[in-house]
Amino acid sequence: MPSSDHSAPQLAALAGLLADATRATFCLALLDGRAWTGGELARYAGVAPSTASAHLSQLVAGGLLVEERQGRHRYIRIANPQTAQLIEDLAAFSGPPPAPTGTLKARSVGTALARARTCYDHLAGRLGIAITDALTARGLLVQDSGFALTDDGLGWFAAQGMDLAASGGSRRPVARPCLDWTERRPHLSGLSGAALCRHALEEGWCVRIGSQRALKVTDEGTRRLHELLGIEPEELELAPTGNP
Amino acid sequence: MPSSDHSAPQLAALAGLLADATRATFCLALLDGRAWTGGELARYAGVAPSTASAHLSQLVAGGLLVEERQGRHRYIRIANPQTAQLIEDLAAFSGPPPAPTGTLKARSVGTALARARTCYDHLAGRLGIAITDALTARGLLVQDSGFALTDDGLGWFAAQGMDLAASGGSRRPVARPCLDWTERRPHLSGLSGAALCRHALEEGWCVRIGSQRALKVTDEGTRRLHELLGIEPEELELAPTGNP
DNA sequence: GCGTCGTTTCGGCGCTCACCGAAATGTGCG
DNA sequence: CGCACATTTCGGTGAGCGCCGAAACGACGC
Repeated sequence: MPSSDHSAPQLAALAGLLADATRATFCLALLDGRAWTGGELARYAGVAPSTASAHLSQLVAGGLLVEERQGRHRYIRIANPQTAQLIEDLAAFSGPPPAPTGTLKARSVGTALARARTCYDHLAGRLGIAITDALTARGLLVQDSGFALTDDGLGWFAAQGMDLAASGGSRRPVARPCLDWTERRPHLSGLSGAALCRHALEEGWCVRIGSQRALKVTDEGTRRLHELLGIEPEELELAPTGNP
Repeated sequence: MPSSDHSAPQLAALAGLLADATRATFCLALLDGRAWTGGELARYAGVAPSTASAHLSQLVAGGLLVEERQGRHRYIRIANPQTAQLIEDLAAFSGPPPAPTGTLKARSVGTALARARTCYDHLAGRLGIAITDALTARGLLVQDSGFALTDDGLGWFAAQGMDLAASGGSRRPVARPCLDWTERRPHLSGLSGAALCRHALEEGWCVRIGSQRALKVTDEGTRRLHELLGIEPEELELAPTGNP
């Protein structure tokens, strides 16, 4: 074995993680930024739970994904935005060549997703972060090792007409942090997050656009968010990134 | 098998091409932009020629590499700059994390390579293109389906003291186009290209820097290139790209 | 405590695939 | 033509790996 390149085995190992249709399916599904459970991914890919478990262990060990155990669930996410970018690059490279209108459309869909979207059953994107910040600033939500609603917070939800107890028993925590994909900061998940998302859609604060998970904040929504939580319209814009 | 993602198999197939240490070694070696022969790659990776042949067929079929048959040789190159970029991205991702000085150094090495370098045994990069253009403009070289020196061209080489016949018999064409990696345009290869490169180094027009294939055009070289071929110093700069 | 459910471990099956050596093909040169 | 050399084809071998089902594990909720 002559000089060669000592980094080839590492490259091969990384590529090997994505070189299986099932693992690739997992990674593509996880590109939505959500945290999936092992079982969900298994069903989605159409393989046995045991098979999925082994694959996920590989992907986690390889650093592409990270896991978060919670009770009997194993929540799986893509490790970080760089990894997501890499997977997207590879997927784009292997997919249809240029896709004339597709690229343009995908870009605008991307920014729409970054503004506001659903994540599972709660709100994410700039909107999700803004709400989480506002709740925290008003003393309705405390961010410790986890998230927790204060008494004032419980009162606020009740005042809006959201009954957190009616949302399916006690099988789920009331407030939970969920790492936001585009913002890289945790937003409100859990029962209260789901209730708030449902409420927002029912009250017309935002509407779904397209068949995607993307949302659009309505004028009414902008006004109500300002009234109820002091959220300024500017907070719903995508300022930080320098993209046109 | 539920909805899933129909593009997963394609992604897996692409990743699978790089998921083997030998194929990864090939691709990393080819990142230098040169065209290697199958045998060279086989020796470099330390595998049997037959094994290498099969791997190369896969990579070509997969679109990562392209081949150019020439006599009994099979010249292999990376298909296009986008592919090279992808491989580099993956390699960087799998390699050591940030590499404090490494990244910086690699960047400057990269620009040096883009300015002037050897490609096999001839000149490439901005320098190679400038020379090829100048020879063509002066009627010394014609670019048809291939490259060919004119009578004037043969005379010019002789006048510079380069004996093209003395460079190893007739086993190689006098002038041949070679696709330049950084410029994406063909530059002069073949016997005359090799002779010119040797001449340039002997006369001190350029010197090797580092252990790489990178070259630096000396002040003397800049002057002589202007005298002999009318090449302006600006032509040796990297203008087109907008990188800082 | 006991059933339910998500997950993991274990054993085993079958297929793919990287590898080699030997022989075949094809090209260039004397 | 015949030798030399680069490459390819063709078996054949061995290892690795994806898959499943059954059983074990552990958390949850009644």
